[in-house]
Amino acid sequence: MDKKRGRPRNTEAKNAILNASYDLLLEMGFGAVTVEKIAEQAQVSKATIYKWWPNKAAVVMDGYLFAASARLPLPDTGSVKEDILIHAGTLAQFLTSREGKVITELIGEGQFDAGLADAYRSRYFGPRRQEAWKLLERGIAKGELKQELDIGSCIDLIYGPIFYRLLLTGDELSEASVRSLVLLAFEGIEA
Amino acid sequence: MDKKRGRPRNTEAKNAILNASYDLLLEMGFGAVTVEKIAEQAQVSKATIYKWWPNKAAVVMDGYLFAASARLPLPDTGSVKEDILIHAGTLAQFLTSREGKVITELIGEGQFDAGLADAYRSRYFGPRRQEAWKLLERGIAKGELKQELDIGSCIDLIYGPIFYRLLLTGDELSEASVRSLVLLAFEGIEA
Amino acid sequence: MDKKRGRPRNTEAKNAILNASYDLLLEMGFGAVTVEKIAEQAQVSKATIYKWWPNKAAVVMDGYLFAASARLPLPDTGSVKEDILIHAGTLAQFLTSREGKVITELIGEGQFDAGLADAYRSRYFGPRRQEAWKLLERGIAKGELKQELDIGSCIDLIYGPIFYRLLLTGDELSEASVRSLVLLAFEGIEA
Amino acid sequence: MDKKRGRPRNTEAKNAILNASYDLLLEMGFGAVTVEKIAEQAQVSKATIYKWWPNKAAVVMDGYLFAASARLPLPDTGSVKEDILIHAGTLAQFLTSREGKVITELIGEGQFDAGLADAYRSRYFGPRRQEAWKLLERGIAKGELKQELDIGSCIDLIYGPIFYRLLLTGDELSEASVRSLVLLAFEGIEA
DNA sequence: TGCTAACCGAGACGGTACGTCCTGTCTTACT
DNA sequence: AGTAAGACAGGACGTACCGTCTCGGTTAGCA
Repeated sequence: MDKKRGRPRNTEAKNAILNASYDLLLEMGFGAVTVEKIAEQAQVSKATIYKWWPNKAAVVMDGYLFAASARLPLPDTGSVKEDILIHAGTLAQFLTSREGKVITELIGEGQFDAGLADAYRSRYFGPRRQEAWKLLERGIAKGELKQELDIGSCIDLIYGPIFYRLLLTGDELSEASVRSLVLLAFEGIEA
Repeated sequence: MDKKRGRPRNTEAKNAILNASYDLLLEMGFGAVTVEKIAEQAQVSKATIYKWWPNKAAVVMDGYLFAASARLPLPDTGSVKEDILIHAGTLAQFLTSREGKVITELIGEGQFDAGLADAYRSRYFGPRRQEAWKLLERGIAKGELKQELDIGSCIDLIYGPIFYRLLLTGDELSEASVRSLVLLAFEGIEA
Repeated sequence: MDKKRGRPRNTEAKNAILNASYDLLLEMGFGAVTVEKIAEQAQVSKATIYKWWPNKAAVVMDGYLFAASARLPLPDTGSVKEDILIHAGTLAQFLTSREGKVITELIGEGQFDAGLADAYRSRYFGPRRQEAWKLLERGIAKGELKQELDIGSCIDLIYGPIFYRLLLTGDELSEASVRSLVLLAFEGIEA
Repeated sequence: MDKKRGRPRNTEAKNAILNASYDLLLEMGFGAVTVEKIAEQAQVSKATIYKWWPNKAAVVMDGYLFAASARLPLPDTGSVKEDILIHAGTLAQFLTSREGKVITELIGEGQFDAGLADAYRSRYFGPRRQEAWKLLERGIAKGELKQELDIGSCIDLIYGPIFYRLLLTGDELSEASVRSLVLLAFEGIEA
């Protein structure tokens, strides 16, 4: 039996750190967030932060994940195609919002920090992928989608273009353009 | 008539900077590249670097763009579908190579620096998009692709998933998986 | 008619440099004067400045010496003691003025630059010492001062305390205090 | 009660900085001393230096003041005149020594930096002036000096000429010449 | 009750890169 | 030949942030 000796971890402090981190992230963007500022705003010692997280990126990501529970609702209209259209639309809307904007920064930082990338994959995008997975399974089961479909590739085909625009081309992600992108994925481009 | 007055810019120095920058980028990755190191390796003053580029990211990007003229060959097999399959395959291969790896870092940095993003859009991805554009136009003209296609969306549908995997999911980009992704884009997912 | 192959503007440029140098010196103080700024204000190339002067300190000093011809009048009241009292008073007044303030900076810089020190010694303080020398000689001749006096030491005794206050203690240099300093030098402190 | 919170200042580091600073000052003179070099030699971070001192001049001055406690002995021969002659002599000897030489640089720099000037006034020259003050008081009390003397002016009269030569004229400060300067101050120059 | 471990705040510290500034030299083309 | 424009190397400056490290003081459970 390993008893916990000594003063237990202060959950208040942890929450304060996470909240402060998230607030600063929204306010100023990832680049301008500083461990020092987080500590100050959370009324916490810098050492406490480094005790529980390995580096700045980890805290900030954790703060984001902690706060941004903003899970997009999975619609169920009867038509899986319609469901996906709606879902992709709300996703795009979210991604271009203030809160969603920081995601691109986090992904950007993830290109330099494998641990960070792991974090958002397993804790953020993973779960959402699961949801989409089920949706598509439903579509196959109902016969709306092709039987032999590799669902993973499917998800990439639908969401890939959206993030491609977000991260690379910077093109607009309006309701209409996202809609046409998804429709294209449904129909294919071959004559 | 605007005369060139004063000592002309030293092109050797410029090239040396760009080359040093690129060498270091490949060697150590974006994060470890230092303006100081670039200056040293290029036998150049730091001030000269800052005279022509606003910050580290700009030089490094420029160095990359300068060196990585590594244009992927546009195949012409007769079948546009086959051409695209080949092109996407070689792209994926390039992106996962040592040289291509740094692209993800550059894109990552681009999430924080709009000027940087502009640079690789207009100088790197823009031109390649042009090539793909022509390829698809040919496909439409030949009747291989649907007549009413929005070519821009088409490109996003084909290349989006590849970069999505590269930047976000980290999934493999093997020959086979890229192939299946592209084929999916051709056929669509709808039953 | 001057038919030299290209060197007519010489003096104009030189004057412009000296004037610009002096203006900037008064405006911003020695530390903030820049060769670049001098060149700009004088509408002159930096290279031209370096052609005629070995370094910044030299130009600035030259500029000062060129402009500050503000020679203090040597009074002649009949009484040498009175003459010296007046002269020391006007000197102190000058040294604490805006224009005189830069002298302290020049002397300060002179502690680091022997050439500079030489310059103000030979071109600025030397001539004035000559004047004072003559004054004191007159005093000896007239019997107002001791016969066996070493005039050089005498000058040091009179002007030394003034510069001591100016450069070191920072004490006031009011009319009255300078007067009492000079009187002390005359009378001696011994009972 | 103001408790000392946080990690206490590392006195070793402070001393190391001050010592390194002083060593470098003697070795290379004020102009060639670099904050970077001080940091390196003291095995200390540059940031630590800038945390406690506003700029290079301040550290160097502090280093000098810290090390150069070289207090000149105040003689007591019975004759105040003799005491002063001795004291002025040893002062001049010190000022023209290697260690004393840097004082002139510090004073020079003080012409540009008021804070620096304050420092050496209050911490270096102030205390010595106190000593001289007492000596002269003793002289008045003993009847060796005039009763109505303004002691401050007296000190200026004795030490002013020495520093005048040091900082301005560059004349010799030999034993004999200093002696004659002081004697002159005692006797006065008036016939 | 007192001991003892883990916790925490404040904040000093080493390290490292940044971007700015200025000096003095050098290279053009113009006059 | 002299000059304006201006590029360049070199090198110090002071700032910022990171992650580590003391301190003194606090909060629990264990003896």
